[in-house]
Amino acid sequence: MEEFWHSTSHIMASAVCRIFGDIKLGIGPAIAEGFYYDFDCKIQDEDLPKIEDEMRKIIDEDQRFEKIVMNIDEARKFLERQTYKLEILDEIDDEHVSFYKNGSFTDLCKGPHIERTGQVKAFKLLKIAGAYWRGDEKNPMLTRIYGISFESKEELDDYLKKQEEAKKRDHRILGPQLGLFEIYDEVGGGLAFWHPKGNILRDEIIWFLKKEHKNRGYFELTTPHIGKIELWEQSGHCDYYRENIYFIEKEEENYVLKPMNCPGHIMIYKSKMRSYKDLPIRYFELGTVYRYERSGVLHGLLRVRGFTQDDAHIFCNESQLKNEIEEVCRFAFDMLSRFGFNEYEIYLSTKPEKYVGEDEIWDLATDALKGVLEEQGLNFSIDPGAGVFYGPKIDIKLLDALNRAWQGPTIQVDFNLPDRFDLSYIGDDGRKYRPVMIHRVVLGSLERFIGCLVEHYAGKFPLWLSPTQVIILPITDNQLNYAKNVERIFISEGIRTELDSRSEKLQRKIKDAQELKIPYMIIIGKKEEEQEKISIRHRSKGDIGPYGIDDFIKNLKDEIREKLSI
RNA sequence: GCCCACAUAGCUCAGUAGGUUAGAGCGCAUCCUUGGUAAGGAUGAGGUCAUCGGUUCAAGUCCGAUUGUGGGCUCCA
Repeated sequence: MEEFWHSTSHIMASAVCRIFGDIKLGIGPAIAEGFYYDFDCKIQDEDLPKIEDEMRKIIDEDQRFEKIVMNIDEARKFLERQTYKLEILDEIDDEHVSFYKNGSFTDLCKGPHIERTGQVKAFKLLKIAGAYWRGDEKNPMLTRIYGISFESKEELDDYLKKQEEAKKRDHRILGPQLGLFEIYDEVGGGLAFWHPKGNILRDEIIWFLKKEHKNRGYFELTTPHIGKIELWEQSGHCDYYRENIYFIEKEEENYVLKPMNCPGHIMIYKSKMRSYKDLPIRYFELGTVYRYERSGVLHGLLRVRGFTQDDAHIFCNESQLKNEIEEVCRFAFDMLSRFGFNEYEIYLSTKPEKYVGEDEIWDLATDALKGVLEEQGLNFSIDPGAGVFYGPKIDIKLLDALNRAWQGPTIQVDFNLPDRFDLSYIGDDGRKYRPVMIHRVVLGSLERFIGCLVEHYAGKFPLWLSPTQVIILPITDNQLNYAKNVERIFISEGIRTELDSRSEKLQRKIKDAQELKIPYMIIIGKKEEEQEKISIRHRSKGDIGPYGIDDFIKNLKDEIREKLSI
């Protein structure tokens, strides 16, 4: 598809040039889904239909894509007024470069292309956006037009329909609809309020996390949300992370709202002498942190300003490092699969421009992480320069409904904070040694994770996570007493149960329960009451017939215990 | 923060080309209905049209600023 999409971007660029004249061009590549082209020209939404019309003409003209080869000097002359193209040309280390020509439009391009413009049978320009030249905010902003194209109209319709479907899974719509959470402008962007049902979901996840951490030898901590600025100066955050920190001043004392949990855990580590026999020490905290994020980047629960991390810090010695990383990796992948996530992207992030510590130490840590990924046979990409200022890391990114990647689990090696805080343990020879730290989260932030989870399940959570697990739907008011009895039994068995006692028809109650994506509906009519049974309807399987109350409760408990996704 | 777009009832949206008391559906309240697997009916409450300023005899509608939201870009320990 790449060739096809890239060719469509040339068609779009030629249409834009026909309409707006001799404008400067940026780049116009194919992307994962579709293509874009950047123009140094003010183009607005209302221009898109005009451009589409012009593209249609070019397609109807069925122009041939011709390859033209020029030597560098000819190319430079040809691109005289295309300053952005000249920049690209300067980086090409070859005597000849290729151009592609369709109609009167000729563009520096290594190709390849499809044969003729007429092959593009269906296309749509999707959105218009600003994009800095070369992705650098110091450069001018160009106008980027995104589009998609196919060889048939059916494929295009299919694509557009899928996008529409995906939007219905958007956690920002489903979240408030299902009573999970809300973000109030009046309070501030990026600050989530958990409503009762969302809090149940959150609580289930927290309970599960705590149990899993205890099983793996972690000690749980709780640390304050604010602390003196000096702590953050010592950690280096004030230097390397300043623009994201919220500062608080009171009676001439300077405090910060904690943007990270690590210094807190370090305080506890430092509180007494540690022996090599104590290591590794694993401290875990559901730590709520606040970070200022630029207004344009906030996105529902997926990018917020206040969030709770399932954060842990492991203090160990260098010989334990590899094993600890392995354990953490296993832990993270295990947790993801327990929540039904099987598709994610893995990155190894290396040394950034701003960093602390020695180069050899960075190499050592990077190699340790890489070694674990390779030994576990995981597919990963290197993300150069994306490490934290204190160390390299493994990032695992989860995908949302529109396939955008969001960082979830991350494992970071840190040889630097132990230095800054002068951490030590006593070795078997009685001498002092410096421990190594691993920072890691296995779900990431609860907010982001739940945002992804909502989209992943499209709101249809497995039973164990469903805020309401069963809803009782009496067919007439005459069954209300029996329904209330059934409700009492379910609640006393620890099943999250609701009763729809409205004087509505059954169909209506089913529709509403279905929209709330409640896993099981218990239907009670005259028949059920007489036989002391209940009839069950599952949100996806439909009517699954009558059950004895005890039998059904046993089934529910099994399904909850197994954490099944049905 | 930058580019583009958007902002009307709790929610989803109509509002013609500026012209009296701004509409609908859902939801909510009250009443009627007691119906067997995805919407039963009636009545009613609810809006200083995001905010501020301007143009005009007249602004939800036109212009500007601000705030917020959306999609991108940049950023993201």
